[in-house]
Order: sequence, then C-alpha cells, then structure tokens
Amino acid sequence: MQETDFSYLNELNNVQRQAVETIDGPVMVIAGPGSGKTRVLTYRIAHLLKLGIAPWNILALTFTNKAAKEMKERIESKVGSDAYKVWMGTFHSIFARILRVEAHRIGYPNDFTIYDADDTKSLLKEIIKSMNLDIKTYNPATIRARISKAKSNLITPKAYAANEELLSYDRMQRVPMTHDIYQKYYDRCIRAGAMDFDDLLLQMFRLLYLNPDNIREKYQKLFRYVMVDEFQDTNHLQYEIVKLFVNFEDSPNNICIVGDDAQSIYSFRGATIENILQFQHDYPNVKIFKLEQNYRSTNYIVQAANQLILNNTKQIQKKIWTEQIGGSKIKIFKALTDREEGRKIIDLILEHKMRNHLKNSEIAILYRTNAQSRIFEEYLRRANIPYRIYGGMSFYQRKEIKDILAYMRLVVNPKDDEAFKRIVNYPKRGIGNKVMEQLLASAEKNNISLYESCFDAELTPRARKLINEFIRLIEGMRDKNKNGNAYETVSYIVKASKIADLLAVENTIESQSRLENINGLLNGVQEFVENDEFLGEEIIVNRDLPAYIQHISLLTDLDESDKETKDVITLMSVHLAKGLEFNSIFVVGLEENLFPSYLSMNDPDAIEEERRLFYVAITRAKQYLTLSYCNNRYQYGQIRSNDPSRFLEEIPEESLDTMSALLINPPKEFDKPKILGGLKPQKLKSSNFESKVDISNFKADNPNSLSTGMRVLHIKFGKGTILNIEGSSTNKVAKIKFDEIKDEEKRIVLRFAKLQIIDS
DNA sequence: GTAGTCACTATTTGA
DNA sequence: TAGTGACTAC
Repeated sequence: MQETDFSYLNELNNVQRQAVETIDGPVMVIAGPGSGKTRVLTYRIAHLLKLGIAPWNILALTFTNKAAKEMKERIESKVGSDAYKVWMGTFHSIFARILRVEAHRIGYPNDFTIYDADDTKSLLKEIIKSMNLDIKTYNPATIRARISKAKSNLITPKAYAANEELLSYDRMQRVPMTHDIYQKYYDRCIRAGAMDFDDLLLQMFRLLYLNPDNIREKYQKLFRYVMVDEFQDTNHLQYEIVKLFVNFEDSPNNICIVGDDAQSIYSFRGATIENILQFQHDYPNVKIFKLEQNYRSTNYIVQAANQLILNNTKQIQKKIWTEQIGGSKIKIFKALTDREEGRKIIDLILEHKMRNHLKNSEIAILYRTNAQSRIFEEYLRRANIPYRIYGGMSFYQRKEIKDILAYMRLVVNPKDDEAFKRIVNYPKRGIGNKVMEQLLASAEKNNISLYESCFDAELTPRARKLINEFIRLIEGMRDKNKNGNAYETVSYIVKASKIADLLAVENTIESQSRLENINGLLNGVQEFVENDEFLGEEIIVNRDLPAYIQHISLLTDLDESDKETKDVITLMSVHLAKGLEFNSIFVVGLEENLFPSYLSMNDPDAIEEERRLFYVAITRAKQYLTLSYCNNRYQYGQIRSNDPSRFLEEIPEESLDTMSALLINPPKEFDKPKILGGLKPQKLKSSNFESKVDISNFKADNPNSLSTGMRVLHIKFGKGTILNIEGSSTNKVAKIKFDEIKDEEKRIVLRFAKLQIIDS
C-alpha cells in the first residue's frame, strides 16, 4: 500500500469529519437534505479502506442501485478498484446474492426466481379463484399489500393465523380468509422455487435466524463494519436482519446508520421512523452527528423547507442552514385547468432556459402521481424540448421483454409457475384454458409444479401432443443453456420461441419497436456476460443466466438513467426524485386531494408523510423553485376541482416571489388570497402565457372545404400544412405535416379531426 | 380454442 | 380515462 495520505479529510466540514473518523462502535448520522450525506458515507468507507480494513469486511446497504453505484464510483476515485470489492448494494440485491449461495439450506433452490408484483398478483388471483372466493372482495393487489406488510413485520403465515388482532381486522374488512390465502401463497412460492421482494428479506432473516451450519457466524465474521443508508426508510424486518449481523457476543457493534427522519416517505411499504428511535434505544452508547449545513440550495429554499417541516409534530429537532444568501425567490403559478398548467409550465421553462441559460438536464418537473406526466409530455413534445419520463413502464416491464424473460426463467427454474403460465401458450400453440385447468389440477394433486405436471398429467391426445412439443422446446433451450453462455442461450430462446418471427411478420411500427427492444435485451445480456464483477473477496466470475435474471429482476427504471447522458428534461414522481438534485425544479399539481393525496386526508400521520414528501420535493432545487396548481383537473374521466394545497400556505412569505402573482390568472379566480401565504390579489395579465393554440378562439372548419396546400390549425398538433387528401367524401384522410411535430407527417381522418383553416 | 366486443371499475408512492 | 374481465360468436 502507498504512503497513507489522509488529506482528503480536509475536504470535510467539522461534523462530517467526525462522522467519518468515528469508525468504532455504533454511529448515527442525521443528515438534512443537501448536507453531504453521500459524501460522509463514501469518505467513511474510503477511510476504512485507507486504514487497512479489507473491502469485503465492509457491508453498505442502500435503497437504490443508483446510490450504490454512485458511491462505488466515488470511492473508487479515492482508493481505486478495491471499491468494487466492498459489499455494497441494495438490501434486496445483496441478500439475493447471499441467498444464491445459501438458499438450499432453507428449502429453496439456489437458482430460485424472483417474483415481481405482477407474478405475485397473478398467483394470488389463481389461489383466490381456486378457493372459490370472490375476486372483487379479495382484491389481489390489496391482499398482496397485506401479505407484504405481514412479511415486513416478520409475521409468517402460521403467526398470522394465530394473531387474533390481524384475524379480527380481516373479519371486519370482510376478508376472513386472508390468512388462508397467505399460507397457500407462501407454500406455492416454495413449490415454485420463487421468492418475492419481501422474501428476499424474510428468507435472509430465516437463514440467519435458523442458523443452519452456523451460517450466521460466517456473515457476522465477514461483515465487520456495517453501514445503512436512508435508515429512515428501513422496515422492521430490515432492521432485525441488520441486528443479526451486528449483535453477537463481544461484538464491537460497528454499525453506522445514516438518515433523515424528515425525508421518510416510504411508510406505505412498511418503513418506520420508529427504527431511528429504536436504534438509540438498542445502542445506548451511540454517537450522534447532525449534518445541518446545506450545500445545495439557496437560503430562500432552505428557509421554506425549515418552515414547512415545522408543521409536523413528529421529528428530530434540527435546523438546516446555508451560506448561500440571495438568489431567486420561490414562484407559484395558478392555472384554470390541468392542460393550462402543462402549457404554462412549458412556456415558462422555455423562457426560463433563455433567461438563465439553463440546460435541459438542469431542469426537472416533479409530480405526486405518475398519471400527471402525460400533459407535460404532450406540451414538451409540442415545444420540441427533449425529455425523459421515469417511472411508469420500465424497459423490463414491457410485454415482449417479460415474455422472453419468462422463457429464460423457465429454463433456469422449471418450477417457476408464473413464467410457465405466461408462455405456455405464447406464441399461440393451442394450449388454452381447458388444458391449463387439467395441468393445474394435476399439479395441485401431486404438489408439483406445472412444468413437472406436464410429464404425467392425463390429457386428450391432441393436448398431449401439443404439451410434448412445448416440453421439447423448453428442454432444447435448457440443453443450450448447459453448453453455452447466457448470451447464446437468450439468442437461442429468441429464435426457438419464434417470438422474433411473430413480430417480424406483424411488421407494424409497434412490432418493429418490440423487436428493437428484444435486441436491446440481447445487447444487455451480452454486456452483462462480458463484464466481470467484483463482490467480496473474489471476482464473481459467474455471469450466467441465473445471475443475469436476478440482476435485472432488481433493476428499476432509475438505474437505466445514465446510459444515455443526453441533455433532456427530467419528469418523475417526487418519490423517485429523492436523493437527486436539479438546478431548477417545478413541483406541479399542488392541490388538496392530489398533493396531499386524497387517501391521506383523514389521517394526520399520513398528512405528515405527504408534507415530508413535499419537503423532499422542494429541497431537490439548487437555485430555482417553481410551484403550480390548478382549479380543475381531469381525473378518471371527469373534471374535478380542488382547493390549492395546504402546503402552499406553509411556505413563508419571505421566500415567495410576489411578482409571480402577475402571472397568475385574473382576480376573479383568485378568490382565496390567504392560500398564498399572504399574497394579495393584484391586477393580472395572462397574455404572456397564451398557448400556440388558443382553445377559446378555435373554430373548426368544414372538412369539405379543406384542400391540398392549405395551412391549418389542429387543436392538438398546432399549425401545419396539408400535403394531400385522399379517400371518398365520408372517409377523407389528409396527410399533414405539422410545424412542431418532428419527423413524420400525420394522417388525419377528417371525419374526426377538428381543423381550422388559417391560410388558404 | 380464439378473437372480438362490451361493460365495468379502480383509481399513490416502489424494491 | 384506461385497463381488465366476462361474454359471445365463430
């Protein structure tokens, strides 16, 4: 090792430095937004390495792959490639890796598959139906949440069935059979060699707790230094696992947790701030460091955040501060409708970019629910601003990808019933409900998986023949996998399954893009196969198909982000934005019943969580923060009107740009001045923010008066030129090139379209 | 067994 | 509104 150089410690402020240097015993770091939390964690790990601790003796658990990846890269820049030998990753991915080696000790195959939310729901549905229960009463999504919560609280099916409190709750909810469903679901997962997301934690706990072959000691010895990021987001189960790693006789209790109670926004999935309080109780000699200096935002934003969070009753006292005085005040915009909100925000972004010389990548639009993204997407496209939407449908959730993935899963683990169900008749091979019912009955009778039941189920000759062909297909793929690497297997699957052929024959824009996605998947597999990966003491050379499947099962949309570092505007939910920062942030849809969500309205605790969520939203902004709301919004197909969000009132007046009122609609609408933290109604102008298509003046012309070459206005696409018109009188179709729609011209059916002639 | 139609309903956040 | 499930016709 080179001459040890600790000069990097000088790059830290006082508290940060203490948190980094206190490596022995329990440590708790309470870190406000933008206070250098990641910095502390990365420097701390780098420091441990510099002190000669072996990288594989360090366990660092995060909540997102992205956070782990970023930290690894930052540690690498300090200490080199040793960074990659640190056990660093999400709870789920680290535990999945351990279980891939140890699962056989607790009744699962090491090549277990991971059931995602869809798999779980589909299995629950099957179970509920098989019990002759009403699928509407027993909503699979609700049951899933219930089971997930039970698992997060270490309640096994047996414990559930013995828990009078839970049972009576279920009776009150008129779903008394929930415990039975849970038991059946649990058994079916084992039968299928599958773990859901919660099982990755629960089975990890079981492994350590049951302690076969003294396995617990092995990991207690290995992980000499344990760190947990975003501790406020851990649930009970996660904390219990961490304690099993750390607590043993004569343990030095080298555990460091980092978190911010004010940013706890995941209670819906079982996270509990109680863990932070409990931690102080469990480790009375804990050393606590509070990072309160904010290096991210201007004072207006920091003060607004401080004031806002004071409205919560439950919190650890702290006050964040910044040296960055001055800057832009917070702007608030009001719109009449959700569409107008979209239009205004995009207009504002255009102007904002010009005036402040911002790149697209410095701007983000944040919203409470993913459904809100559509309107912004539409106006961004119209304005020709490149953007990227996170959340919603991710690459690995696309149908074509999940189909291929299902083949891969069945190849690796033939007991995977959910994969089986998905592809047994895709592409169509004449195996329908009838045959499926027989297979299910046979599997149930013998307590075997569906695939296993294929071999000896009694079937009609026709079905027998089809099933045998299917078995041959899958066995062929399995052979391929035995001899080749993951890439070769997946290429073979794509070909042999005939999915690629099917899409090629279809030959639509849709199917083309599906084919491209499949190619993208293949490239991903190849990349995975070629890249070695470190973890622990040795290089993980095992880049096989099971490893790949596991890898992508735990990926999220966010993890794809830096693949293309294009200059685009970011659109995402506030939840996803946690941990990120942007120069300019737009938080939209600040209305009662939306943000805060209507589901939290009657629950003070839930309102506090919504407030923390808003706290997270505004503290993402470095320099510019803009908030908006509207009176009327389309929701579930009807217009609803909501009051402005209570959170707007909670922003201190000193932080607000009163000039932004000039851009708000006429006073007539402005009937609740108190909402804006004391803002008075003023003479207002809205002309700056008219859209390119002014809906109030729009008047469609008779389609028969249209002809080639005319300039027309379309209510959705804006101005354009008619290139030609074809078809008979009632079915006329016009080809129109719109000025602001890139690349293709649009084919517009005149019977439906509303076009106004602006120039003939 | 499959494809197409119609009616219904559930509306948050995510590893 | 959009996605899903049940039902019907082939």
